[in-house]
Amino acid sequence: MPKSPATTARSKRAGSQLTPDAIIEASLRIAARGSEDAFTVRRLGEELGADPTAIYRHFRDKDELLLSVADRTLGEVLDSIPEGLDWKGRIRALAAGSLEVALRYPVVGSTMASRTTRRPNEFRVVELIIGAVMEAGLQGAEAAVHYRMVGESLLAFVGQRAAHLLFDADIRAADESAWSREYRLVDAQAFPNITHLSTELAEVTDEQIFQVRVEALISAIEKRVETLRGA
Amino acid sequence: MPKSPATTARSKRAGSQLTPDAIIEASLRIAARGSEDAFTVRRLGEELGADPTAIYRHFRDKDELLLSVADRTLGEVLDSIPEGLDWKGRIRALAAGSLEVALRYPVVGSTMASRTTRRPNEFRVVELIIGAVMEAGLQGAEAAVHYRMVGESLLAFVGQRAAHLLFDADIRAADESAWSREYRLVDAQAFPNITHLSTELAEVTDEQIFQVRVEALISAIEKRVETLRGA
DNA sequence: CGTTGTTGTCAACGGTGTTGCGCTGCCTCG
DNA sequence: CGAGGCAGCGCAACACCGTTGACAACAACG
Repeated sequence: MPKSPATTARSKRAGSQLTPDAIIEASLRIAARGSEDAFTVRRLGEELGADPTAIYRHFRDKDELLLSVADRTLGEVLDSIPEGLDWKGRIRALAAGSLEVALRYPVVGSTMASRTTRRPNEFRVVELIIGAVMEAGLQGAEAAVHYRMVGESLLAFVGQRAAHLLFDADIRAADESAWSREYRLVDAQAFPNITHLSTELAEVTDEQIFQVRVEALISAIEKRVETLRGA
Repeated sequence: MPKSPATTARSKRAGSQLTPDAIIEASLRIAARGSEDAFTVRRLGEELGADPTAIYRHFRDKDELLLSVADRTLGEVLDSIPEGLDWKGRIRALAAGSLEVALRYPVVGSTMASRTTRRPNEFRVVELIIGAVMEAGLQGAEAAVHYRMVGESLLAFVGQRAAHLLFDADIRAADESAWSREYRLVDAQAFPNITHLSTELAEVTDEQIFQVRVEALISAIEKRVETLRGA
């Protein structure tokens, strides 16, 4: 832990090879390799051309490193959202951007699905979502709980997709083929609905599902606003 | 792997100490201890009073064991759903039951959040959800994609809650106190919405959020039905 | 110029899931 | 009734994981 510079601005040492930023970028490079290359401390040392344990001079543990990496990617998402969108557009852009980086760096999206980073960019996301639900017409406790619904749902969506991408290729293939193979062979007596929809079930794509899930969030907010207005 | 009995019905050996069922039940006992006791193969052997590696005579690997355990708990959920409910009631009961077992056996709920078990009870759940969305008024491809939305959303919800329960107590405490502490101290200029809602944000409970998320699924389906009817 | 503190290296620890080998005791069949 | 075969279990070990403590090099400071 570097002592925080009191008055002198000497914080940058010339001889320091490793910096937090360099480590984060190396982490992203490994994370981008998805399931082909596990994200381990030893791999990270290899990628940096340094001893694996050197990382512990800059991050307390692997968890703190992952939180920092996650905050970096969250920043990328936020910067990709254009100005001037209405509340629905902002939520859709946030969802699409989050999914994009989560699929690019699966290990990050997966481990952060049920965490709170409490880092700068997370506050920006919170501010954005709360602004959206308030613009939609919710206030006070209603706005608060609906923000949490949107935030955690988005996190859960992209985390789920990212986690799926981390499985070995063969497990993933088995999961995907289930819809087109096993669900066609179920007992028609015991499972009439599955039998009836087997063709349509096999044709649903992940992208369709994601879009419907995002639209469900939006329409749930709209419906809540209408209900409160009517009452 | 026991050879499948061709004609003779000798499948049950008297001397076999360990059975798949006994292993599954021991797993559930460990899983119920939550974050106090990690769910490892060695712990499982301890719980069974047997050598840890004996488990591999009954399950190919830990993943297959977890899938079997998950299917068992899924059966409990399904059996707890009463007869005669309308489609909304069935979805609410499924959601509540799933959450209940996921919180009781966090490690199961957490690891299964992005998996497909392809085991008997999973088909029953699929049948149930498809029946619900069709009773709501959706058909064909619309019913298929909305089933997937409901199924994966529920899995994601309970998986998220379960995963949160698996963290060490101190990490969990830090996450929970964030709302009541750190979010009150943000810069009011940069984050006006957070500042404005800080009190309400701290008062939101997990149960409220879960309920709103489930109702969001239902109202999204209703809205979709209305839209299609109107067109 | 010596002292101090930061940063990287190295070896090692305790934990994980998993596998190969050998023993034991039951089941089946001649 | 005896002999084989084999399923089930214990044991030791492997490869990998995150993490820690001791040590060396080196820059910055008084």
